Amino acid sequence: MLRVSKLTDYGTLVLTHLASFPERLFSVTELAQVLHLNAPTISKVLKALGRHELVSSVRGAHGGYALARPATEISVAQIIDALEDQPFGLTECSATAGTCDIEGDCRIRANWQRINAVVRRVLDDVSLADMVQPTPLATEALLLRRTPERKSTP
Amino acid sequence: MLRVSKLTDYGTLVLTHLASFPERLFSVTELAQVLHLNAPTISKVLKALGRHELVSSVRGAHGGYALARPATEISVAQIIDALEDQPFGLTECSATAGTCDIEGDCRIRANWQRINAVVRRVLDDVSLADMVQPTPLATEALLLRRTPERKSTP
DNA sequence: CTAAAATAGGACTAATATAGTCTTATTTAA
DNA sequence: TTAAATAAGACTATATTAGTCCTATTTTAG
Repeated sequence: MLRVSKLTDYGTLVLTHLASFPERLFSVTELAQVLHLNAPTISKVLKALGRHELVSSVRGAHGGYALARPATEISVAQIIDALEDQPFGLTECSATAGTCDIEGDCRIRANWQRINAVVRRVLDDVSLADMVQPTPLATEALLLRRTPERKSTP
Repeated sequence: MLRVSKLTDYGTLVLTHLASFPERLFSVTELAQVLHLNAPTISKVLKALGRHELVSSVRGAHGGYALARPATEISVAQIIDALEDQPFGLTECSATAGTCDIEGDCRIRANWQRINAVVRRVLDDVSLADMVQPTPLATEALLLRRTPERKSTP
C-alpha cells in the first residue's frame, strides 16, 4: 500500500525525540512514557536502529540510547533501510532480481528502477534535522514549483 | 514495506500492453495468456482500472478492454490511486487525519506530508508512455544529477 | 559479591492486509 | 437463444506486520 511500516513511523518519532536532547541518554521506559507507546515495541525499534548504527546504546544500570551522530547526518532513507526488512523498491521485481521470468526484455522493470532511484533520492535528501525543524525540504523547491504537466487526481 | 501492491504492479503490466496496441480490444483471456497471469486476477485489476476510468470496456461477445485515453495522459500516480485501497501517503498519520492524539503539535506529521507531496509529484510526472519507451524521466534530470549532500547506504 | 536496572537477541503469537478465486448478474453478437 | 464477454462483490488462503515475551548479558551501586 505504499506505506512505510509502523516500526519505521515509530522510529522517526523516537529519533526526533533523541535529536531534541542530543546530550542525554534515554531508557526505553522513559521513551515509552513520553511518546505514549508500549515499551516492548520501542525496544524493538531501538534494537534495530542500534544494529544499523543510527543510535548508540549504553548497557547496564543508567544506560540508554542516544543518536549515534548529528541529526543532520541521519536521513529518512537510512531510517527506512534500518526498519523495513525488504530491500528498497516500489515493486518486488524492481527491488529484487530474479522474481520474474521475462526480466530480460521487460521495459517496465527498468522504469520502476528509475522511479525507485528518484524516490530514494528524495528520501536521502531529508534529514532527521529536517523532520524536527519545519524548514522547507531541499527537493520541495525543485519539484513542487514546476508547472504541472499532468493533473493529479487525489 | 514501501511497496506498491501486486495488483498495482500487474496493473502497469496490463496497461503497458494495452498501450502497445491502442487500436485494439483485449479480452481478459487473451491478456492472461500473453502476460502469463491468471485470468481472475487480471479481471480484478481491469475492473478496478475501469471504475477509475483508466480503461474503457466493451461488454458482450467480442468485447474487451482498451486504454481510456492516450498513454501520455495516464500517470503512474493515477494507476496507484486506482489500485491501492489506502489513500496516498507514506505513513498512516500523514495520509489520514485523526489517527493520532498529538496531531496538533506534531512536527513530524507535517514533514511526512511534505515528503508525500514530493514523492507524489515524482509519480505524477511519470506517464504510462514513459513506462513503455525507455526515455529518461523528467524528474531524473532534476534530481539525480545534483551533488549528493548525504551518502546513501544501500 | 550480589541485586537491580538496563540493553541484546530472537522466538513466538495475534492482528491485519493482500492475493487470488469463485459465484451470480448483465450485456452483446451471431 | 446461446455463447462470449464484462461487472460486482463475497469469500478464502496466504503473507506480512505488529506486538509481546523469554533468556542472556552488561553495568552501577550498595
